[in-house]
Amino acid sequence: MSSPSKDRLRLWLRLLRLTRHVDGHLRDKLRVDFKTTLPRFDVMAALSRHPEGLKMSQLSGVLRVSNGNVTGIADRLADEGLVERVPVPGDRRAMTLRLTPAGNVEFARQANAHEGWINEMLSGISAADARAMAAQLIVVAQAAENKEKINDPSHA
Amino acid sequence: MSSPSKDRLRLWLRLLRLTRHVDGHLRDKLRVDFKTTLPRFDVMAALSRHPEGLKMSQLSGVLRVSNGNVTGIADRLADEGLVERVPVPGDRRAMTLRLTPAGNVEFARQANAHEGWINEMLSGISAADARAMAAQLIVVAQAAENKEKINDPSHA
DNA sequence: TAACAATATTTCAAGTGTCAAAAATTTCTT
DNA sequence: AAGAAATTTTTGACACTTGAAATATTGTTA
Repeated sequence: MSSPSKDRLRLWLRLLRLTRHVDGHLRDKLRVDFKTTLPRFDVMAALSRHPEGLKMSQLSGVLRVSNGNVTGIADRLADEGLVERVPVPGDRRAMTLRLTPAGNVEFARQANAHEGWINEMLSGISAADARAMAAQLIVVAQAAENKEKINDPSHA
Repeated sequence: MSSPSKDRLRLWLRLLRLTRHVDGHLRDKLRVDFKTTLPRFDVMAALSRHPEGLKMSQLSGVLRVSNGNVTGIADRLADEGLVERVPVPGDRRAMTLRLTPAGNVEFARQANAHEGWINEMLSGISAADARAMAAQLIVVAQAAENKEKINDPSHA
């Protein structure tokens, strides 16, 4: 009793189970070791990759979360002095969000620990397998994302 | 510049990207097509696999979410007549949650659509590859989960 | 230039999620 | 049997998340 559809469903459930497990562990570690959360870490990681800062809309685009979501997280990070809002010269609507020096220091600590946690949890995969699997996932993800554009009437 | 640790980190980021993509698409479809949410679907799916019902604590254990979380979701599903709380004979503290007949009918519709969505999004993977990848993920997940028990003092 | 559309962000309401503490009940111990 | 400890669930406070509505600004166009 098996079909391509069932096989893919089972793969999805496996995938979900693993990512939820790792995700949950990361949340725990971030909370206990750094008194922060995964969404906050994600925001800081995105800003860390863009030292010049990102506009709020760019940030929500990169993280693939809603606009309003980022507002609240940025508020709380700003309260703690880890990020700052900088006005955009030519456009008084927009704000650029970027890490403060303190934010940079703090994120470096967190990112280092983060890589260690992942390495430990995924130690069941060899480096070669990890590379192979990642390569395969790129193909899968592209297929999944293209699937949508085909059904997206905004391109008609 | 590559290391086993970086390879695994990259794999994790790929994994996360794909699951978030699929996850988001499922949420959209559930919302638009069925006016429901993924957590509600998850609860109903768990109950569907246990027709005799599950105690609240068992349910949160299966779903790996907190106790208090399930309370709220169960409340809303019960309001709509999709699940019902049944007292446990020997224990007046506990409640068994189970699908109502209406809930069963509704979940069957949703589960059918759900399998179709997954099949479509993961169509970039052949059935054979899906089976192979799922098998590999089982190993990875077990390694990840065992890793914790080793560090868990509750087994000392 | 006045009206209208588009863009950038915030605010709002509702649902989801966590943890910690409270409430109710059961079980263990003495 | 009384009291303490353990179990089961709910409640409360806070954070995250979304989609939609509200604000403010910029761009377009008649």
